[in-house]
Amino acid sequence: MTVVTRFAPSPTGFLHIGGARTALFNWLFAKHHGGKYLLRIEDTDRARSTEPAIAAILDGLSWLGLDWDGDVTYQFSRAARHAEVAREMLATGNAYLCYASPQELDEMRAAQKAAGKPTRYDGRWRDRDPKEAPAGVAPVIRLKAPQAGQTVIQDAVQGEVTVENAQLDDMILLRADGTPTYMLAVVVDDHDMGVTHVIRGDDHLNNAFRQLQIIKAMGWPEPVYAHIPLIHGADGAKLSKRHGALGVDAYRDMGFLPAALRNYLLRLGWGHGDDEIISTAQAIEWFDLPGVGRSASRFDMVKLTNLNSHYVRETPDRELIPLVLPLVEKRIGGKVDSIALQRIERGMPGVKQRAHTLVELADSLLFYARHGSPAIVDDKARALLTAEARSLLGKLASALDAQATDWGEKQVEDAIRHFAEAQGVKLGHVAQPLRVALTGSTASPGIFEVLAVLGASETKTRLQAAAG
RNA sequence: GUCCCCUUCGUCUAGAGGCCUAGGACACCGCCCUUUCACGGCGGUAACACGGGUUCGAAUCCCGUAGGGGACGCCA
Repeated sequence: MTVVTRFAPSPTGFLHIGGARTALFNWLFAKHHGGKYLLRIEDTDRARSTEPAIAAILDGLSWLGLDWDGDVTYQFSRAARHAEVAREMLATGNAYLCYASPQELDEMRAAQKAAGKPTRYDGRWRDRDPKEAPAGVAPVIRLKAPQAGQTVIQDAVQGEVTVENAQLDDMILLRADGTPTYMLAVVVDDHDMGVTHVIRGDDHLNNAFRQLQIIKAMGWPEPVYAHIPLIHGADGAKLSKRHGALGVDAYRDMGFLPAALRNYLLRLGWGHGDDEIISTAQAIEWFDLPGVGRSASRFDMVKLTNLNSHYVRETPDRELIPLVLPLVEKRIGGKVDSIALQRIERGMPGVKQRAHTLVELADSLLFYARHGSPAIVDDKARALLTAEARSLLGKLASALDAQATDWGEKQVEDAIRHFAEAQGVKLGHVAQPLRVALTGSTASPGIFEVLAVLGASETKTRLQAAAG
């Protein structure tokens, strides 16, 4: 049997982190088994589904590298098929017409709540003759769910979960306006799309029982269910806007790499021994459902950041440069010229091992991208440029004149070490003000490397400006 | 309220009855490396929610308690 999984977001907002992980797990599982991973947009709620949301979801998935097989299925376009199934269930006696108005049901629920009872449809039209239907009321179609016994799910993550059928009410399959509800649409689509494994958030576990009843009524094969635990915010509650829950696009904007996010999300709720850094190829090889944990996990930006710095360091410069260049250009308000580009290319190895994100990378590349004296970033740096230090830098500028034709990192280092010695000061005494003069910061790549990358002329310009 | 689920360092996790004096990673704290910041190396603080069983032996199995989460829409 070929494995078929799907990711089925509703386009009512951006692709959030939980959705991204669900998509990742489905994608990995399908790849692991050499199966297919499909994408279905659940846009049956016409009022809340939006085009921008669809675009954001597709965009987010593409950015994450979670490409789907075949065309995207839009659930709304399958409404006729959903209605057909509902009518078939009506014909087979597995469903019935209900004429209760929404207001009536609201009152029913209010009364149940007031009485401290669970809020469930009471089956008032279950056995009633449709001839009693009030005039002018469009009915909904409800599932005639079994009232006795229990429904059992063998969940690939949660294990065997049982619920008494008495706990489940007769849910609506087809709305009064003839459109399908989510419960019906998912089941029909999953069946028609040949989905073998339904991997989704834990919040759907309760729905699974109801969906299973539809499947049984239709005599369709049951998919394997795998309800993965939710991702919580730092306070332990379901990730929501309250936590500043963000779309994956926000993580992209913050300078996170897709590979880092994938690795982080993979390790949230899934483990493979002590492995932490896991390539996508390795993940495909290792990923399986038994490795998925059962408890919710909290989203930890700090760990994501740590992972991201690892991936920033590991990404080859030729891939990294096209990613940061736009950010750098945005900051300098113009194009990076060829001289600056050359410095960025040469300076990248030293800079990237210090950056946590692409944003930080762009910021710390600025002193290479710009010409002339760097902006001094903080007071600590500024404080290093004392009158004494400035005069030292002036002398250094002259001392380096002799070096101008032989400006390798090693030669520059020798020259500066000799200079410090000749001046009777420690290397750090020269190096720190020098760093500030050249980079504008107290933290930078190795100072000799900076001089070498900047070149003799640019170095001298900056030194003289600092010396005053 | 009703139903379902969960519970190992602050966080993510390893752990399938003896390999556990509970391992790894992030974070934090030291030390080393060092011109700075990182990286790297070495070391440290830190957890089996609680109570009962079962067993020669329980983080692991069972029951209960507490805490947390999720679901209860003509939303998905």
